[in-house]
Amino acid sequence: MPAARSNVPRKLPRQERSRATVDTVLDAAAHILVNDGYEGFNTNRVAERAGVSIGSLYQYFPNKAALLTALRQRHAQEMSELVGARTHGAAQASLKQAIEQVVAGVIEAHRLHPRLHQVLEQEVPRQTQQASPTDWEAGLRLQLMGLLAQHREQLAVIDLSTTSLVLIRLVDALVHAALIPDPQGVPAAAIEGEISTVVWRYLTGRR
Amino acid sequence: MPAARSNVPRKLPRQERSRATVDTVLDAAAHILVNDGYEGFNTNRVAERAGVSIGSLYQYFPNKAALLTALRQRHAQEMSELVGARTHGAAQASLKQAIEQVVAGVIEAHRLHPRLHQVLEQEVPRQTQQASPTDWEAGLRLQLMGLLAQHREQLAVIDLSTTSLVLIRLVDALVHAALIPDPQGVPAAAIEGEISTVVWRYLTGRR
Amino acid sequence: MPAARSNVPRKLPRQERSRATVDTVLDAAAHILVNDGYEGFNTNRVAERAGVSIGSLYQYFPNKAALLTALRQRHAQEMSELVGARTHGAAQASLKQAIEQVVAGVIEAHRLHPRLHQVLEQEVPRQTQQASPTDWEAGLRLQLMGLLAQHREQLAVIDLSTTSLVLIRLVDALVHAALIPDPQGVPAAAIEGEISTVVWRYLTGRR
Amino acid sequence: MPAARSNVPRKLPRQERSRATVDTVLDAAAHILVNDGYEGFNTNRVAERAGVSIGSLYQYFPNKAALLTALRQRHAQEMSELVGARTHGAAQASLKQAIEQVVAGVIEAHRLHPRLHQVLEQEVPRQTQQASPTDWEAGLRLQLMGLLAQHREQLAVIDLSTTSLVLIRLVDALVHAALIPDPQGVPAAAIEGEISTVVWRYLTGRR
DNA sequence: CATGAATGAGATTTCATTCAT
DNA sequence: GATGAATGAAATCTCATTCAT
Repeated sequence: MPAARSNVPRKLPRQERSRATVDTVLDAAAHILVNDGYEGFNTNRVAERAGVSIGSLYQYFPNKAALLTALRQRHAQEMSELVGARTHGAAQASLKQAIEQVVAGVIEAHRLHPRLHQVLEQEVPRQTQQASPTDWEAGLRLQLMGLLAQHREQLAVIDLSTTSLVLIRLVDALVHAALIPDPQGVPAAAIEGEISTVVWRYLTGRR
Repeated sequence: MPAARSNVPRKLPRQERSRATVDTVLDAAAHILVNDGYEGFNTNRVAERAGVSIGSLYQYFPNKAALLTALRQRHAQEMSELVGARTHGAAQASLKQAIEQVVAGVIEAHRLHPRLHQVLEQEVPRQTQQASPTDWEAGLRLQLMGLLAQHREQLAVIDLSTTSLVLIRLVDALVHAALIPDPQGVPAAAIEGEISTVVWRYLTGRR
Repeated sequence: MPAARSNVPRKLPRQERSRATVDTVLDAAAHILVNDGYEGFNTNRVAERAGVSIGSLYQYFPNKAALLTALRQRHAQEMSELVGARTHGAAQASLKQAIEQVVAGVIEAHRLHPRLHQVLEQEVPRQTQQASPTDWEAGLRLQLMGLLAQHREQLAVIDLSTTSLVLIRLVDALVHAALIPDPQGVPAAAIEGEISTVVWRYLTGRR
Repeated sequence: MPAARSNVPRKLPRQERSRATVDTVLDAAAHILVNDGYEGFNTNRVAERAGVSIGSLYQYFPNKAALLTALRQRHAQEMSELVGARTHGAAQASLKQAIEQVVAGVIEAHRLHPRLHQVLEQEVPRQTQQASPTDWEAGLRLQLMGLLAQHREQLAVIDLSTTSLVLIRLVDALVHAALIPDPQGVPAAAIEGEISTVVWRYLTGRR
């Protein structure tokens, strides 16, 4: 009788009590991912850490994947909101300032829960092959295209769609590189400082 | 029951036969990762596909992680060799040509076993936190620093150590982006074409 | 929080409302058994489908078995009543006619809710070993003995008690055989048509 | 990675040892069904009773259903062989004798493992809706048609295909009725004695 | 009485690894 | 060395039932 395995949360919490349970469970899940990585993550431990019975966990998340999906969504939401807030003024700024604001925003967003972000991004297997549209970057990419269009005349690039994709992947990769200690000892700050430079030069072809 | 008579030499050179078994097992492991992803990967299946008993597999690889590590190493080796071969002449070339050669080499290396690369990179959990020194990029980074030093006077960057790290991460991220179909439809070729541009502009601050 | 004002009479006749709830729950239970079989049957789903809280369900049925027993009783009652109605005139008829009426009645009773009957009979585990006295056949068997006694002189059988049991089991088995598609393709109608013949010949020893 | 759920035994036992394991497990399964019914049946208990680890059980039976299917097959095989042996001479006998031999054979077959038979038949849910072709009756039905054809001229029935189905269901139902204690006290022997009579009269229309 | 959140024993199944042959 | 039968800890998930609100 199992309906097709789905990731939708099973039950919308109606009472106050149950909304609290959902959050508690998500917090526990995050805590375990952060401390033990995905290898230490299982539904029993999550429930135990949340101080909730395993049955309660399954009341709200029909399976393990749904729990992870919900956690990803909550995290993506947080990051998006922060980036959104930081880049609010970018529309009025010069291109250079806009770049610096956006890059700073993305860096700051990654500093919210760096380890959780890393685990979700690198260890937790994605259920579907391609990234889901709810990923935190989806919205950013649109914003970015708008921003680029505003400064069209300064740009040395041709297709804004390609450019925005390149920028997103590039900035994300470099921010992540800054999160991981480099075996050769390059400090995180050095990498972060370079990001705006890379972006500016790519976009304008100038120093 | 008398031991079955066989025509094959009773004692093949020991290391020869071992090497053959190891390769067979690694091939089977790769095949399963490529076709079923990490979720379909387990030691029993690998042994079965390799036509080897599970006991034999454990003769050569003390545990599952060792098997995956060996596979990663072999794959990194292959990629390194190809990049090395393609960038052999880069030392004599102009900076622009050198960039184009290296980028083309990296792209080509990723085309060797794209799906295996993707699975090893994104699905298979790493045992240690930081990237291991055997990763395919380690050698490339050294090469890169040498190459940059040769064209020092044309560069608009300051610290070559930082720069080489940034370049490695940046190129790798963009090559990977080209491997994954973009939801907004930007074609792989467009991304690949942009990589050299990004690198050139970042390094020189010129168009 | 003030109790919500409602227009419905605060106190419906207690038994009325109870009866309605009980029926709603039984309907839901039947619906689930019919559509998903016993494997899809659980108390939570029944309550949900009935639009009743799980707590309320347990007000009326102390456990799962009680729910199934009640459903069986209701179903048996329905079948019995229909058979009773159809065989009302059998007492005045000839033996041959009586047989035909009873057999037709039993067939018709099985056509009321064939799938529910099948599931209750074949999938739902019985709590006790022997058939319960509430089964629909209990009454029929008594009726039958009376009927046979009326035509005693035509009968080629010895013990009416044995005969009535044999007849009940026999007719039931053949009616059920007609409900299940035959792998060799014998149509249901052919089987049904044969039932009266079997009974008549058994009882009388004549064609 | 799960291949479509199937009931085929997972692995053909090659070594002596493993064939023994399979049998031990089936014996344990039968024992539990006989003593505790299907409600007491679970794979852990079966493995425990068999003195085998749960892992070993799953080496040979990919899931619970496969275990039950194998048990059913083994049981059907046993019954078929016994009926076959007992009805071997039926071909040479008169119709009356043949009927008595077959009926006696069927009764005897049910006496092999009556409780196991009952549980398999009534409690264990079937995975598919219709009876599987491996059921013990499939072969018997063919035999029966042959037998009937031999005595065609004595028969008062029309279509042998229908007749054989009716007979199988009828005999089976009555044999089962004899297995279950009757609440009204009709003894098993009385029922068994009546079976041949029912069959003879149905087939010939004579006493 | 009704609600529905919470419980948790228990069932199925997997798979890395061992070790007797 | 090679084999493959056996192991069993551990993970996911279900569902009958309880009880605080």
